[in-house]
Amino acid sequence: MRTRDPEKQQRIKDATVRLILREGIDGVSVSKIAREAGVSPATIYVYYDSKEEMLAEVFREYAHRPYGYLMRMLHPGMDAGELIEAIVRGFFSFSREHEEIFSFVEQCSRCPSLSSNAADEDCSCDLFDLIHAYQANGTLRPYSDRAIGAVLFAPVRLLAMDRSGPEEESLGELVEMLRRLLLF
Amino acid sequence: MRTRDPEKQQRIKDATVRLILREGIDGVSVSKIAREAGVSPATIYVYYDSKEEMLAEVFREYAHRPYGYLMRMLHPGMDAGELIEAIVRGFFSFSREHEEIFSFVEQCSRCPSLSSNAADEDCSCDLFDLIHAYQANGTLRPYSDRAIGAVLFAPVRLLAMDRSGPEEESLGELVEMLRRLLLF
Amino acid sequence: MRTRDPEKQQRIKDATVRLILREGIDGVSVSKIAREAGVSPATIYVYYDSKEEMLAEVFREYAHRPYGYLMRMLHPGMDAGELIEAIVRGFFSFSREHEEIFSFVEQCSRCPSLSSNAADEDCSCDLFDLIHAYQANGTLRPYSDRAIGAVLFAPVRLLAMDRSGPEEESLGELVEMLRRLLLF
Amino acid sequence: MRTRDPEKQQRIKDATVRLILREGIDGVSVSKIAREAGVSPATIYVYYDSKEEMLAEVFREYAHRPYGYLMRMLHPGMDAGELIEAIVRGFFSFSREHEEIFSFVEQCSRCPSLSSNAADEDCSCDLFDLIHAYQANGTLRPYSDRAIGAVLFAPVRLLAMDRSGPEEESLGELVEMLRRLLLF
DNA sequence: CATGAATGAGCGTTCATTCAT
DNA sequence: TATGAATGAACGCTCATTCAT
Repeated sequence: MRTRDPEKQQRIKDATVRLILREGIDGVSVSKIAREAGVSPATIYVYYDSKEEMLAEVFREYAHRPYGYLMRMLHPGMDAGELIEAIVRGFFSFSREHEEIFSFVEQCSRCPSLSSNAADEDCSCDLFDLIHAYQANGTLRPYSDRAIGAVLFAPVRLLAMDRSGPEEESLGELVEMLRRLLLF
Repeated sequence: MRTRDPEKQQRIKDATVRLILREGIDGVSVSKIAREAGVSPATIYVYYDSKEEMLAEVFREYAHRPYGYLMRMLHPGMDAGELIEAIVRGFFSFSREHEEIFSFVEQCSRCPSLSSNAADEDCSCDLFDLIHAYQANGTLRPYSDRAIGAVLFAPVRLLAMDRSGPEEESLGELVEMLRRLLLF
Repeated sequence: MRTRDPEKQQRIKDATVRLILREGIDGVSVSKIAREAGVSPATIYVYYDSKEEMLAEVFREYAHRPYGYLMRMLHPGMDAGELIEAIVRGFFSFSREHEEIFSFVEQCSRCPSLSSNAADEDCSCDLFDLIHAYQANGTLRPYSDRAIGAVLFAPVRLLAMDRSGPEEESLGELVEMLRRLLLF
Repeated sequence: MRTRDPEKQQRIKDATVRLILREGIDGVSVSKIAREAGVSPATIYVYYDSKEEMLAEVFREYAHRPYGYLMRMLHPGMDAGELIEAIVRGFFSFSREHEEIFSFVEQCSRCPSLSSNAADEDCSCDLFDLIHAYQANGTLRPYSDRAIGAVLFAPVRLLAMDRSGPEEESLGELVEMLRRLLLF
């Protein structure tokens, strides 16, 4: 008996994410994903019970990717201002370097059928541990996690989506704003 | 010759928006909309050329609703701090009072097939005229429209979507933050 | 009370015939015909009870057009050989000058739903009266009407449909053959 | 993995051809064909990419059937007169024995959407090789292929379609005519 | 495990026709 | 008479899923 082929499953995930960037969440179908992944539609059902479960699982896996990416850009020696800049710029560059994942997560997190969208926040706990440390040593203002998350991620996400206009300036401006807002 | 029934067209729009709240953009179909609106599927094609054109048209019409709603909550006598609070709280209460429209606009603006999402910003020009006035008289900091739009709307939008946790506190906190950020 | 507008009915017939040349009998629809004719779909039902009846009626009217065209090209002074040539060449040039009618009749006469295809022969009675006269005076061989009709019309119809290759030569050759076959 | 079932594909082809005899080219639909063939509409798309491609492919396959049938009725020892009789009577009896195929080919070859109607003639090349042989040994008049094809097939096709009247006599008469016309 | 075949249900759309004006 | 609105039914086709190999 052969065992599940992880490389094949990866191809399926990649195809899903790629396809949603190209055609939108309302344009994907199991057969299209299968074709894109180079497998048979039936194969997908070896790895997942249904299309919905599959999307949910892929979403669950990819939703926290931006945070993992972000964490790798941060290091303990940073001061609070550098932290903010790293988060904002890191999040933005993730959206450019991993366009398919960014678009996939954006679309799925608005989709009612993938209701477990709490995942979005779950995965950012490491990041918030870090933030709490800066708050504890008095270099970052003690706003709630929810509020900090909102101002730190939502605006840059909007900037990342709107591809018209000068990105660099806006990004710099946003960093300035968040510094003023969050630093003492 | 019968004449086109605006009330019927309105029922179609309402059904569309309601259905997208319930089933998501990937769960709507022309026949579902027709059933929800109490008309024949064919009738929809009396008013629109295709499903896609219809979604785009309804989107175009509803996308600026939040801003219209907002404008009605503002009045000239407000100081800059009141303005910010009114915008944040107004935007949030729109999302609660018009849940279907809010969800519809959120989902459509992420959907690649409805590409004319520039409309989103177009309609907020009146609001920015107002903001410019406050910037001119030196009570609002002179950040760019793009940056102000990002910090003013994106975070509250995120809060509106996440229905877990204490909304009132977060909202108040957000208002405080934006005051500190944007006022002199 | 206005009366039926013959000009409008004619536009409907023309549109039908034109459309069948362009899209084939399986590609016509009442609304397409209406659009082509510049009237409302409902108007067509003022003049005809159903699509099928309409096609049948238009077919009935156009089916004998080639023979009327032909009759106008013949005159009493012709000898039998000239008669044959006039018929063959006349039929062919009708197919070129009235391409839509020719195509319409060709397609309808093969269509089982327009069963009254006897009309095809009915209308050629004048022509056969003429042929009988030539047979009576011994310049045309006394074959049966059915056989003469078959060899006189079917081959040239085939030539008219096949638009590849040298038409003029084939036509001349066919005239020669039919002369040898039918003249004494 | 299940493998494609040729018997099932054959049932689809048969159903198509049978249905066109009954309802005409403008009366066939994918679901009717599927019902007639005893398969699901979706199954048809396992074997063909579209309805149009399917009709074209079935047409391509059946168009030369009459010629194959004919070829089997001819044998080298025949003299030219027997050849002509065999062709005429063979073609006619094909139209009676394979009514659906005959009707199908007749209707499809008039249909503009199935434009590759050159196939009709392509397949008769073996037959023309034979005819050339008789022309070479001086027992058949040296008319062009196109002209011979026209007088040999078109009239009998017309006779086959017109089911009123005495077929046997007309057929015999036609054989006599073509003998006189084509033999030396 | 992996597959292409097979399918009923549903898709977006157009049909022939009727209705109300 | 003439019309655009309205429609249930059907269109060609694709869907998510299961079956048989």
